[in-house]
Amino acid sequence: MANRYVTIKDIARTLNISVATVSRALRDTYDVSDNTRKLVLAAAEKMNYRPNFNATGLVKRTTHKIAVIIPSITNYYFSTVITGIQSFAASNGYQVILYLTNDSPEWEARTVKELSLSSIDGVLACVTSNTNNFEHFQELIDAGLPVILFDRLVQSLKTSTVMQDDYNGACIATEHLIANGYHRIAHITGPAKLSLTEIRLKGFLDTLKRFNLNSHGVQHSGFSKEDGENDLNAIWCDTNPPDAIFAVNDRKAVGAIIGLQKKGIEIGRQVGVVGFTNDPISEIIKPALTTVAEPAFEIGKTACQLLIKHIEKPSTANQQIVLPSELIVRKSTTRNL
Amino acid sequence: MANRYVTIKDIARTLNISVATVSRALRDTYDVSDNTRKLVLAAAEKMNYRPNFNATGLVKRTTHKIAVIIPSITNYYFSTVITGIQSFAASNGYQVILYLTNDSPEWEARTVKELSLSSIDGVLACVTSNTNNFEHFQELIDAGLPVILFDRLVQSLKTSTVMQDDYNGACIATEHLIANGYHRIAHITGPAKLSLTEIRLKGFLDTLKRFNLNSHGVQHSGFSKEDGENDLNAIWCDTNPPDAIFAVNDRKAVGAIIGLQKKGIEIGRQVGVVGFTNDPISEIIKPALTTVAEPAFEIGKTACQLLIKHIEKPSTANQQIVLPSELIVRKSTTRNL
DNA sequence: AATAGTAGCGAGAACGTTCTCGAAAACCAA
DNA sequence: TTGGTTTTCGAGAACGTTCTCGCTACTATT
Repeated sequence: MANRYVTIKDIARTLNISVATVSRALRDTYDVSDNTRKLVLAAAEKMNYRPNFNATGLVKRTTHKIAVIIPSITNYYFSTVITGIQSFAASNGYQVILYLTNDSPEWEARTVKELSLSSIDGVLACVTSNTNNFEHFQELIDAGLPVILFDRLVQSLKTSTVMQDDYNGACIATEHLIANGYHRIAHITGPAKLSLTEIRLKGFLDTLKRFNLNSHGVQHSGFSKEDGENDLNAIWCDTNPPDAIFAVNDRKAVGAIIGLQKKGIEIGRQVGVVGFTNDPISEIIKPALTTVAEPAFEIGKTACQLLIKHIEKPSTANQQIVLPSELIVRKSTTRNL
Repeated sequence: MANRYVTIKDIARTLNISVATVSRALRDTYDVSDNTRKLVLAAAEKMNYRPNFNATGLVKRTTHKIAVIIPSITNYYFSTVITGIQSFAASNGYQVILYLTNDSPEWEARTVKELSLSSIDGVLACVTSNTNNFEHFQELIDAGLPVILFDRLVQSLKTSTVMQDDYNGACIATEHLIANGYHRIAHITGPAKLSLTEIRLKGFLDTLKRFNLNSHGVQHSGFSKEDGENDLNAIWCDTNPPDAIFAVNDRKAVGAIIGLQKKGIEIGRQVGVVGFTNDPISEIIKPALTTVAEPAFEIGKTACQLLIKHIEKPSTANQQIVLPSELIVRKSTTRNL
C-alpha cells in the first residue's frame, strides 16, 4: 500500500554498511563484531524496524505459521484446546491461523484444498463429524506437510494424533453408574462412524458386559443440547425406562436433564446422568452434572508441541498420544440428594 | 524444508512458455490467449500447484492476513465474535491470525510490539480490561495499519470501532427491573475505567435518576462467575438488602444467583437478576436468566467487514458503529414463578 | 500496399531477506 | 618479518511471484 516499512536496506544505508552485515547482526550470527552489532540493533530500534516475514519465509521456506482447522470454537472443549495451542505456539514463535469448518465436510474440503502449502509450516486439525472422505488431508500429508489430528482420529490417515482417553473415560463413567446402583443404563451419543463416538460406545458396552449387564438403548445423533433432549425422548419408554443416561458430552447430558425434568423425573434419585467434557456448565446446572473431564488445554498444548517437533525435525516418526480422562462426581449421580 | 512445492516456473518449463505468461494466465489478466490460459490452468491443476503467498505478498505488499487480538476465547461472547470475524474473512479471501492476551496488559503490549507489520494487512482488537497505556496500539495506527476496536473502546485511540449498544442495553435492563417492581437495585460490574463498565454504569444510573430512584450499591471487580458471587456478598447487607441485581455480564449474574441461592433467597420472587450477553447458560440455569442480548456474531462480522474496507480503500474515514442490544425476559425477573 | 493498432508473449527488474563465497583486515606464532 | 589463522565484512545470487517494457505477428484501416 501507500506506506512502506523500514527495511534492512534502510538500516544498511544509514549505517553505511552492507545489507548482509545488517542481516547478520539482527540474527545474532557469530561473524559480526560486537560494535557493529550494537550499532545495528540501536538503529533498528530507533527506526522501528520489523522483519518482513514474507521475505524471510521466501528464502528460508518456512513461515512460522500453523493452520488450525476445527469445526467450531463456540464450545468449551474447542475453545480451550485452541487456547492451549495458541499459548504454546506463541511462546515458541509460531503464529496460529484459524480456520472454522462449521462441521461441514464441504467447507472442510474447500478450506484444505485452498490452503497454500507454502504459507504454513504445519496443520492441526479436528475433522468434521460426518465426513468419510479424507483425501484432502491425505494430499497435505503426501505433500510432506506435518499434520496432527486431535479429538477425532481417522484410521486411514497415517499421521500423529493427540487424544483424550475416550475408552477409559467411558469405562469409568459406566463403572461409576453401576457402582451407584444404576443398572438400566442408556447411552446417547454422536454420529456413528465418528471415532470418538465408536470408542466411547465400545467402552460403555465393554464395561456393561464385564458386569453382565445389557445396554438399555443407544441413540446416535448430533452433539447439541437439543439433540440430547431428543435422544432422551427417543430411548424413553414409560413401561421400562432406563435408570441412567450416559451422554457422549455435557451438552447432550444437559439436554437429557432438561428432558427428564420436563417428565417430572428427579435427577440422581430416580435417574442418574453422566456427561463427558467437564464443561463449566456442568457445575452450574441443577443438579450439578457428574462428568468425565477431558484435558482440553493439555491436548491443545501437546498437539502444538508435537507439531512443532515434526516441523523442526521432519524425520520424527508419527506418534499417538493419549492423555488421561478423569471422572468428576457431582449430584447428578447421587441417589440420595 | 526437504520438499519444495510446484512453482510457476515448473509450469512454465513443462509448457515451454515464460513465467510471466503463466502468472498472467493464473491471475486471469486480459493479455493472454484463451488457449494458453486453458493449458496453464490444466497444468496447474494436474501438478497440484498452490500459490506461494510469501512471494505474492512480497511483491504486492499485501498479505490477506488480519490479526485478531483478544483477551480470551473461552467464553460465549468472544468465541462468537471470532466466529463472525472468521466467517466474513474466509469468504473474502482473508486469513485470521489469532493472538490471545489472557487479559494481561504485558502480554498484549508484547504481542503488539512483536507484530510484524509487513505480514498482516490489518488488526482487529479488544483491549485488556486493565490497561491504561495504549501506545503500542498507537504505534500501529501511526504506521498506517488499519486498526479496529470492538467491545471495548479507547478514547485516546483515533480509529474505527464496532460496539454493542452498551448504554441502551443498560437502560432497558434497568427499566425492565423497575417496571417489574424492583426498586432497590444494585449493580455488579467490571473494572472501573473500562469503557464498557463505565457506559453500562452510566445507563444504569441515568435510568434510576429518570425514575427518581437511588442506586442500591455498585461493586467493581472482574468478569468471572466467582467475581459475581463475591460482589453479591460485598453489597449484601441483611438489614436493607437490594431487591434486584443488574450484572455487567451473564457469568457474574450466574455467580450472583448462586450466592443468593446459598442465602436461601428465591430468585425472581424476592430478588430479580438481570445479566448481559445472552450466554447459552442463561437459558439453562434455574431460574432462567433475563439478559440483554449482544449481537456477538454480527459484531465480529461487521468489524471484519469494516477492516477489509479500510484495507482495500485506505482513504476511508474512521467510523463508529453501534449495533443494537435487545432485552430477553426470562424467569429471573418474574415476581410470581 | 502501407500504416496503425492490437493481441499475445518474453526478458528482466523488483520486492526484502538469507546464504554462499571470497576478500580484506586483524591477530598470532615462529 | 613471514605465513597462517581468525575475525569481520561485502558482492551477488537466490527464494517465487508480479510488473513494466518492449517485441513480434496478426488484423484492420486507409
